[in-house]
Amino acid sequence: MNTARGSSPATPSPSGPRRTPTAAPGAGTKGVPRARREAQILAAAVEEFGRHGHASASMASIARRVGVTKPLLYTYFGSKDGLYLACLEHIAHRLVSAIEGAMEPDPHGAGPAASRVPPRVLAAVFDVLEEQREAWFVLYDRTLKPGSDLHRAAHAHRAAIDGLAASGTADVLRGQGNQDPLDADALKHLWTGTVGALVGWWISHPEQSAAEMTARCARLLAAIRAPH
Amino acid sequence: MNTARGSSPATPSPSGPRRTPTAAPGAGTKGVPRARREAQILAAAVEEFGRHGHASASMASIARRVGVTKPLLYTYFGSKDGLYLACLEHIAHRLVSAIEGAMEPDPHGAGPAASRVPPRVLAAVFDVLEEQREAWFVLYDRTLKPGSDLHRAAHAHRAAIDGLAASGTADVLRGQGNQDPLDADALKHLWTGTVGALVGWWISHPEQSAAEMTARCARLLAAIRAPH
DNA sequence: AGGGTATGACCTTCCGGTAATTTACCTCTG
DNA sequence: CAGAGGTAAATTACCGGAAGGTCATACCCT
Repeated sequence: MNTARGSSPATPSPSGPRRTPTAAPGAGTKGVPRARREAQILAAAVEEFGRHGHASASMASIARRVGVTKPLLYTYFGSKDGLYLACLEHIAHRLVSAIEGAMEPDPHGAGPAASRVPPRVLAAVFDVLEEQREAWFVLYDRTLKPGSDLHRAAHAHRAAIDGLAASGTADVLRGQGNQDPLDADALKHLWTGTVGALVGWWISHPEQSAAEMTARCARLLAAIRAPH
Repeated sequence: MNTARGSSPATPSPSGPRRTPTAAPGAGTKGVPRARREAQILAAAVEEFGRHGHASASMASIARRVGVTKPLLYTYFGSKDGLYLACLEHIAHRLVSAIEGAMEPDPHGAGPAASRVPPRVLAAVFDVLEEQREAWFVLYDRTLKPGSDLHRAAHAHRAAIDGLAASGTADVLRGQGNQDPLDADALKHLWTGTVGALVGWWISHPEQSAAEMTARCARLLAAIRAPH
């Protein structure tokens, strides 16, 4: 998988199969710097957690994917929950930044027209998720046990995104004279669920680029809103 | 827990030798009749599988919920996968019947106006799920390993519902002159994902009745479609 | 006695987590 | 410039517990 090495300027000579006598085969010889390994592990963990959910994901499987062994994950991230939290923060931060950028891109003058916001947000999300589409479902992991620390943490990180969604969806209802707070909450949930559904479709169509997804979703949103 | 014999918690006849005589065909055994037990187990399993996903759900937990022990589940359903498949068929059958009923209720004359179909379908789904809201996520379990028998089975059962969704969404796009089959597939997925998102919100608001959900969703769908 | 209902004890496998150890590199001395 | 020593990077081997699954057995009614 990862044959890449050569972190330091002095790359170990790849000349021959020089192996030490009496030693375990290839123990401690990788020498990948910690920062790079952590990034690799994080990427593998995001994919694994996103695909199977926290409970079903296995540390050994993540380690195998990276090409290392379990104890390394524990020395770097402490525990399974620690690794999960790291994934959570990583992906939440990237998504929040991207969505914030998509919702207020025009500091001079009024913000973008309300009806243009959803496609912009989708474009931003797809751009962030292009190389890690499963990441969305790390944040929106339905299998976390309610009441657990992990559930609270995921909920807290979702709240940032949900807040942005709420500020966008509230206008829609206000324009209708609807002030029911439960309607607003449900519509917010509906929006994030819609994004999740679209990401789910994207995962099952890997050949689609982020740009293609953005264009397709613009068509679909328009079609839904058109009278028929 | 139940160390000694101890009648099961739900045994309905603690008052003397009052046993149902010849009441049911083949009845008369000491414990709960098999059909009733199977129904209890199925209900508990649907909730457990729906809440945690197939992999994270535990047989022992389901058994504990019913008030029996693990071997009984295996006697009646063979294996964890067998129980899961039984849940799948149970819920899929009920949902398909209900949705079919909602989509062609008027055999004489044309079908219901296209714009009235989604609320009707939602009403039917909410009615089926009223007492088992988690059941939706047994069918739409994202954590099933792709390529496994379970994944294929769930996909096959979903296909029935997805087919109904497709027949409803295809009209929307045709009305726009859009004939892209991928757009149609994505819109179908978007619709089922929307239903899932609404069910997810419903689960987090247990006090809401199916009728209230139906009314709320009608408001929300109208709000989305209105110009703003 | 016989048959449907139900259980306790047990087996194997996998998973999260830890301890001890090995390898490779860098640097500081003499 | 050689070797001593420190340190970062990784490994093998192992443990306790939980989960899927099985077997022989007990209960209770007809």
